[in-house]
Amino acid sequence: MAQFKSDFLNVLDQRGFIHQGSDLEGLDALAAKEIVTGYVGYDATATSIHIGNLITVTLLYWLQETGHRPISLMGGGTSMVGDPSFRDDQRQLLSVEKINTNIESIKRVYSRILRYGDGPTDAIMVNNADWLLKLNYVEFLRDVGRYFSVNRMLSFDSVKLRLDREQSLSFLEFNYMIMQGYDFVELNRRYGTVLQMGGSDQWGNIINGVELSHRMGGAQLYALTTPLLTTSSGQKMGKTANGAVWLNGDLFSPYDFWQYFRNTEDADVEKWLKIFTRLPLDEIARIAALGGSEINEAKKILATEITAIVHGREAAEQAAETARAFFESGTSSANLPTTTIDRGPNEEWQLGRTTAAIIVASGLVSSGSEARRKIEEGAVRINDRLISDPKEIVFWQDLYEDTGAFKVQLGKKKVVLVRPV
RNA sequence: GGGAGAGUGUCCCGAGUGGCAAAGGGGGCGGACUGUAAAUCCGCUGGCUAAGCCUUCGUAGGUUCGAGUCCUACCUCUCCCA
Repeated sequence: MAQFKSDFLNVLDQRGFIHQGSDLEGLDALAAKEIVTGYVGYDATATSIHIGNLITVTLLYWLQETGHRPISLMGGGTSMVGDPSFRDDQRQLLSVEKINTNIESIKRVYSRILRYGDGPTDAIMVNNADWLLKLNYVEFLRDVGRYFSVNRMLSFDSVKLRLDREQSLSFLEFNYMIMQGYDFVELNRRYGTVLQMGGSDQWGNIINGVELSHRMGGAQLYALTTPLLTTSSGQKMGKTANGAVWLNGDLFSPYDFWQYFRNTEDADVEKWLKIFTRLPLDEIARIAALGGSEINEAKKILATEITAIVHGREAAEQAAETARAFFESGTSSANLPTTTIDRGPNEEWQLGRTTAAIIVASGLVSSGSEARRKIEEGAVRINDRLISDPKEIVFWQDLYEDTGAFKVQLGKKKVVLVRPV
């Protein structure tokens, strides 16, 4: 692709952030001569954002880093409606209280990555509930609704899935794209925002804002989307057995987070290094070129760098060290994820608990049946001993002395310390 | 308001019209091979005090020795007509 004039687009281009953009040349020219204010909107549907969102937060990081002003928009208003894009079912309606708690919880991650403040390129955080909840229905329809064509809205890919499956698309949800379009216009009025960015699934929603501004006689706005994160084998990124890879440590521990990236497929290492880390491109090129098993070194760097960005350098180093101890030295560190097991008041629990009970307590399986199955499959080790009987009693006196806990392993990679209380 | 259809193992898709813990995929998990990779092969994928018992096919009733399957009502959705 041709070289851009602005640092901003050059960085994004070289690192593989650009999937689609409206009038990239115009945006480039603008970014080359003045400070551009750009934003990304985030749902408040959970208490944390996940890996899929991290790519756009990083986008905001680079926006700021190249001399512009990022806005992180909390969807306090739009989350009341629920984005139907590429979903085949209706979202559950969230209460106002829930949305607000979610926003409070989500905020923490951003301040680690972006620099907030009052300066010209300091990031600001806004909530679209501030204007969306005050709208007057008829007024809004007349001022904004008149510019939306239902015919055109129905033609968007984002709602096709729903329509093709003959699933209901409620009028409530149908309004989501109108609200998001209006957000863009409103942010332009309030903060001179001219750029909205997001994942490729947001293209339709973003373009709606660009066109709305145009039709309302407002400023020229720009859209930019990032590629959808998929692994080379075609799977959606960020999903594990337990759900999404959350950025908040209480939902997904730094150790597990580090492990998630340590297990990156070979083919994805360079792509992830460019997108998620801040390492210089020439260094990325060097470590990504490592062949064969040496690529594992690159994966460790990748895991540590991303974990440092999200959880802090110290937590990242600790996760790396914990993993090194477990995988390379075979020792168990007290920093491994830990759960507890009740010693219990019962007489029969005086001496210990069954292997099955301990595995369940580790959280590695969700039921006694699953624990039995895993034992039969030869997948379980307690204190480094292969377990074959789910009814066998493990005695309290067999605790590992250094950690004061049982070391429970499921498979080759998952390990949890279970501490009696 | 009238007519025609749909809702299956709480990850998804999807067979099943009286004997069903319910075919087959995908995904996920475990094992083998490796490098904590990919690909490939094999196994597992409702719960429990476990050769037994309990719960599950939109919801609630009913028929039957026995219901995902038949009947009734209701809910949700889709399409056509008004």
